[in-house]
Amino acid sequence: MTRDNDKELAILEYIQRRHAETGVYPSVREIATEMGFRSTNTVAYYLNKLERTGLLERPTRQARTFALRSAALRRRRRTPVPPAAGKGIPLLGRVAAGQPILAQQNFDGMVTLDGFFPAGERTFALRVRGDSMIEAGIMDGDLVIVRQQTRVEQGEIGVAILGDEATVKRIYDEGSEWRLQPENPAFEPIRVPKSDGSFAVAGKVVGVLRRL
Amino acid sequence: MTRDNDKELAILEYIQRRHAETGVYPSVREIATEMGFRSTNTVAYYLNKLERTGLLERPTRQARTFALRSAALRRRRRTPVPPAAGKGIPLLGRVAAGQPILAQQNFDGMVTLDGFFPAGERTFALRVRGDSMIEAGIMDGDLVIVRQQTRVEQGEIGVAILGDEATVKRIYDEGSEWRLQPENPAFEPIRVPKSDGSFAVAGKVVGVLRRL
DNA sequence: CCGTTTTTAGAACTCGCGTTCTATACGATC
DNA sequence: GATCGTATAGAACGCGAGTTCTAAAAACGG
Repeated sequence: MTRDNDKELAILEYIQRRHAETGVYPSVREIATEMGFRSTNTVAYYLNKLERTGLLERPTRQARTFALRSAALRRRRRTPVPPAAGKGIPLLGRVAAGQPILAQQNFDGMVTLDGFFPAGERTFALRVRGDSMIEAGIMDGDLVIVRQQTRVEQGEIGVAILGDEATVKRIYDEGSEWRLQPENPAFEPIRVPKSDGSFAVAGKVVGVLRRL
Repeated sequence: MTRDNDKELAILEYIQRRHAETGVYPSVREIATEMGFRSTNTVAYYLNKLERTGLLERPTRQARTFALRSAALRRRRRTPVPPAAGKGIPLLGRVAAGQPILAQQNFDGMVTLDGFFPAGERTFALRVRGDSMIEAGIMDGDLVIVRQQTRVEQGEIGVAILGDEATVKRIYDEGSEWRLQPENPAFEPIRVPKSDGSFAVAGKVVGVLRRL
C-alpha cells in the first residue's frame, strides 16, 4: 500500500518538533522547505495521507493549526512500535474496519500508571466500597487514585475520613459544616460540623481504575 | 500611565489558555471575539502594549504565532518529559482517622497496570467517546482496557467495530443478528445482521481507566 | 516494455490574518 | 474650554497560507 512511509513520519516528526521547540506549528511551505520539496502540493499529499491513517488531525484547516494527540512520536527514531508486553499497555487511536487492530497506524503511545496519573510521593490508591458515587462513574470495587492533600476545591471528588472509615464523596464547604455529597439519588448527603475532630480530607480523587 | 491593565492581562491569559488547551495560538480576530471587541485594531492596540512592556513577544508577525516566555505565566507547566517508568502506585487498605495516611500499616501492595490487568500481546487500550455506556460506569473520555478476541460471551461488554468506528457496547448474539446494547436509557440498541461484513468484535473490555 | 500507481512540480485561486489609516468618544490636564 | 493621551470602531490593504488543478517524472508490476 504505502511504500514511502519514512517521509510521512519525518513530516510528522518535524511538525511535532517545531511545536515542542517553538510552541507554534509550521506552515505547509515551511514543511516543504524542511523536507526539500519544491511544491506545497507535495506536502498536502503527505498531510492527507497522514490524516487518512489517523496519525494527524486537522479539525479546522486554518493557518498553522494541527492536532497531534499521538504520543506515538515521542520516540526519536523509527521503532516499529509493536505492542510489546511488559512496559504498559498500548493505546490505540482510530480503529478502522481494516484488519490488524494492533497495526502501527493505530498506535498512539503506551499507557502506564505512572504516566497516566501524576505519580509521586503523594499519590495512592484506595478501593471503593458501596454505590454512593455510581452516577459519577465510580462503582463498588473500583480503585480510586488519590492525590494526597488536606483540602479540595468546592465540589471536587475527594476522600473524606470520618472516624474509622474513608469514603469517596463530593466535598462542599458549607461554612459551619462540611457536606459530603453522594452521586446517587438513593443516598442522602452527610453533614459534618466543622467542630467534629474525627473528620479530615485525605486527598482528591484524580483517577479511577476498574477491573471487570 | 496605563490604566486599563485588566484587559491586557485577560488577553494574555486567553492566549496562554488557548495554547495550553489546543496547542495553537488564537488569531487576532479570535481574540477580538473573545474579548468582545468589534475591531481587530483594538486587539492590535493591546498586543502592542503587551509587547512594549515585554510580557509578550512576536518575533515574526505571522499567523497565530506568539512567544510566551514570560515567567509570569509559566505556572502550569506540562510534563515535557514523561517520568521514567516507575514502580506503580501504593494501594492502601484500611484508612483510619489517625494521622499518616501513607503509614506502613495501611499499605496493601503496589498497583501497576501490568499487574492489575492481564497484560500481554493481546491487550490494548482505547479511548471511549460518548455516553452510551454511562450506566455501566464507562464515561466519555475513559480509557477501556481491551483483551483482543474475536468473540465474547453473551452480554459481555466488548469493543465492536462497525465500518470505520469502534464502539463499546454489551454484545448479544441474537441468532440472525448482533445486538449492540448501550447502557444508557437514552440510547437505542444497534442491530447488525450477521451478513454485514463490516462488523467485527475486536475484543472484550476487561478494565476501565479514568483521569479526572 | 508498457500500463498503473506513487511521488513531485508548478501555478493559480481564495481566504485567513496581521497591519494600518481614519475617526470618534471620553477622561484627565492645563 | 481647548488639548492630549486612552480606548474602541470600521474599513481597506497586502501578504501568508491552505487548497486545487494540471502535468510529468519515477517506481512498480506483469
